[in-house]
This record gives sequence, C-alpha cells and structure tokens, in this order.
Amino acid sequence: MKDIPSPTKKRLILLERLLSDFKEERITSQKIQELTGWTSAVVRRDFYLLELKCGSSNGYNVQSLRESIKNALNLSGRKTPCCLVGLNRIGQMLLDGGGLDGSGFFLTAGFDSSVNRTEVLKSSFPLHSTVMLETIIRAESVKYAVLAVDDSEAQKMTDRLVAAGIKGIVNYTSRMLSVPDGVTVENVCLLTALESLAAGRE
Amino acid sequence: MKDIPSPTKKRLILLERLLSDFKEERITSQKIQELTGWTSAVVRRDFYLLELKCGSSNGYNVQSLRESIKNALNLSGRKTPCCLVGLNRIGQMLLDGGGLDGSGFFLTAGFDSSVNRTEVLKSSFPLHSTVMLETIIRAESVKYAVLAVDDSEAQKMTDRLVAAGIKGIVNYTSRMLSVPDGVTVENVCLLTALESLAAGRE
DNA sequence: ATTTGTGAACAGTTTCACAGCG
DNA sequence: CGCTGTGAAACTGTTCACAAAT
Repeated sequence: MKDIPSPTKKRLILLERLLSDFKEERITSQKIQELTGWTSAVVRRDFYLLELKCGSSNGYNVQSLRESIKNALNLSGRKTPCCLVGLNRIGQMLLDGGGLDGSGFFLTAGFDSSVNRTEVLKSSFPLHSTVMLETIIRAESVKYAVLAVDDSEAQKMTDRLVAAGIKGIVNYTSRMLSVPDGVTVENVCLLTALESLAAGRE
Repeated sequence: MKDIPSPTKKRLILLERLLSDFKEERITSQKIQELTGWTSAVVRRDFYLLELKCGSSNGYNVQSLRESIKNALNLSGRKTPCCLVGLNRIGQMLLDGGGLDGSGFFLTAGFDSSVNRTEVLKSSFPLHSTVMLETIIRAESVKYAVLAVDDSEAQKMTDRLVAAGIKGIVNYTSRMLSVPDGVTVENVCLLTALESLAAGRE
C-alpha cells in the first residue's frame, strides 16, 4: 500500500461509492468506463496500484473490489470525528448531520461566535461558542474541520484551527486559506466550481 | 491566449479572488507563495503562460495583474446565467443568490419536482416545476446547472440537463454523474472532500 | 474470445537553475 | 542585488499495446 497518487485516490473514493449501489455481482473495467467516463486503462492502472487480487479475466467481483478499495484507503475502521465551524446559512445546512450518514465521519461539535446561533439552533451534536474551539478540538483530538464562516473571518479562524491541531479543512468560504505544511485544504465552493467550468473545457 | 492548462486556470481563478482584497500596490511571486502555498516557480510559470506584460523586477502591479488574469480567462464580460436544479436543503441555501454576488454568474431559474417547494419558497429568481426544465433552459440558452437534487434522482436529471443543452454541471449530490464528451462536471461534495483529506496527505 | 496486468512510450505539470532586467 | 522570465531537466500521471489468464 505504498503511496497512491492523489488522482487515483479520488477516483477510488468515488468508485467505491458508485459500487455501493451497483446491483450486479461482477463488473469490468469497460463497464466502469461507461459509468464514470474514465478510460478502462486508467481504471485498470488504478487497481494495479493497490495490490489487488480480486480481478480475473472476466471482470472484478464487486464486493471484494469494494473491500480492497476501502482498506487500501483506510475508509473502513472507526468513525472519524469532524467539527463544523461557522453556523451561517451554509453551516446550518449541515446541522442535522445528514450529509455524512453512512460515511466514515460524524460531526462531533459545532462552533459559532454568535451565542444567538449556538443557543437557538437545534442540532444532533453540541454547539459551542468559538471561545471553546481550542479546548474542545484538543480534548476530542478532532483532526478535521468544515469551515463555513463568513469570508472575512476565514483566515483568522483557519489559523486558530491549525494551532489547535486540525490537519484537514474542508473550505466552504470563497477565500483561499493559507496553511502550513502538513495541513491540507479541500476547497468546496460553488463559485470556484462554476468558474472552473466556464474557464473552458476543464 | 492559446491554451492554458487546467491546473493553471484553477490557480489563476483563486488568485484573482485573493488579489481582489489585497491591499498593497505590488506583489511578488514570493509573497503569493506565502499566501497560497504554491511555489513561486509555479506562480511565475503560470504568469508566463498568459502573455503578461505587467511584471517587472520588483514584483507585479496588483491591479494590472488582476486585469490580465480576468481577460485571459474571460472572467470579465457579460454575466452568465445558471440554473439551480433541486430545492431541498442544499438548493435552498442558494435561493437568495448570495453565493454568487459579485461574480460573473447569476441564477436565472430554479427547478423542483415538488410544487410545494416551487410555490412556497421565496427567491430572487423564478422557480418552476421540473416539467419546464427543457423549455426554459433552451429558451434562455442556459449552459450551466447546479445540481442539488436527491442522490436517487441525480443521474436521471443529469441526462435531462444534458439533452437540454447544458454544458457544465456543478454536482452537489454524492453520486458520480455519467455525461457525454463535451459536458463537464465539477464535484462539490462534503463527503468526497472529507474522504480526500482523510485518504492521506492529499 | 474477453478482459486483466503491466512494461514502455507519451503527455502534462512542476521544479531547477540561471541569464537578464530594473 | 532581488525578482522575473524561461529553457531544460525531472517528475507524475495517462495511454498504448500486448502477453497472460480464464
């Protein structure tokens, strides 16, 4: 399981999810090509990179394939806690945790600087003032954060998260975040996505 | 302006936004490295690919730089219409169009299969039954769609969008979308983003 | 006969390193 | 001198093409 290039990882993650509701017992790289748009060659190469023993000359067994992918990427195992920072419109969307059902993640805490929000909003996990941010993140060893604060607070809050030990941030703001080595950011922003689409044939 | 590789395009889009609230008059590639985490060499190479005349030996003029980027990527010019498909929790988040303020895009129509939603929800742009999808997309020559329907409808709706002439889809569902050549999908999914983070140092 | 596994060629992107400009 | 512009080298990922497996 040495090191899997990041495009391969992303494809495998998506593929695992696709397979999770694929009804037949076996699947070929050709069929995966139809479903995903990736060439069958990429798919086979991806599988080659994990040391995969479940393929034979008439395709792959879907269940074994899922298992292999999941443990190559450590997608199985214990549920990973994440925290939600910022409870404005975007943050509120995630309050019932629905978006993470059936995944390897769960939301363990939400933070907002407005007591109004932390007191009033209903949630399946505790909401706290941002004053508590460092304490709780350290106490629960949370490593991942979903950042949904106003743009103007984005970098300030990022610095606090990093200082508190966060290793990965999903960024819903439209700002770029500056983080030190060892911390990763995934940008999830409608505007950026639209601009990427529009800036010509991807 | 021949053809700019897509990693470069994405960086430039992000950089343009970052520069839009950078207060000083000039900026060096080194400073951009600090702010973004990209190496100064990548940054200079990116600028080299647009034919950029605004750099000199003590950095770049921020305003000229923004202008050059904007017109190299056609980020200026007329506002581009987009439609929103699916008005559940995620879709509703976008109803007031706030996420696109100040950008080159605007939402021109929203669709949902539930009359309940299209009638009751308040919005700054018209909401329609999905029955009207093809008609309106064609009539207004909409080329981009934001897909926020339930996972189970994702592929079916994608097929309709593609048939109606949509060329780019921002996918908020957690399913992979299968689209023909010439149509581009950008995935914007919390779960996928978290999994990418967790699947090891990006 | 189909479909996988895989070395080898290829393409795209990043990094290096340094000459040249202000 | 510090910083850009830019060939050339290094690297990463994708495509090709075909031998091996069933």
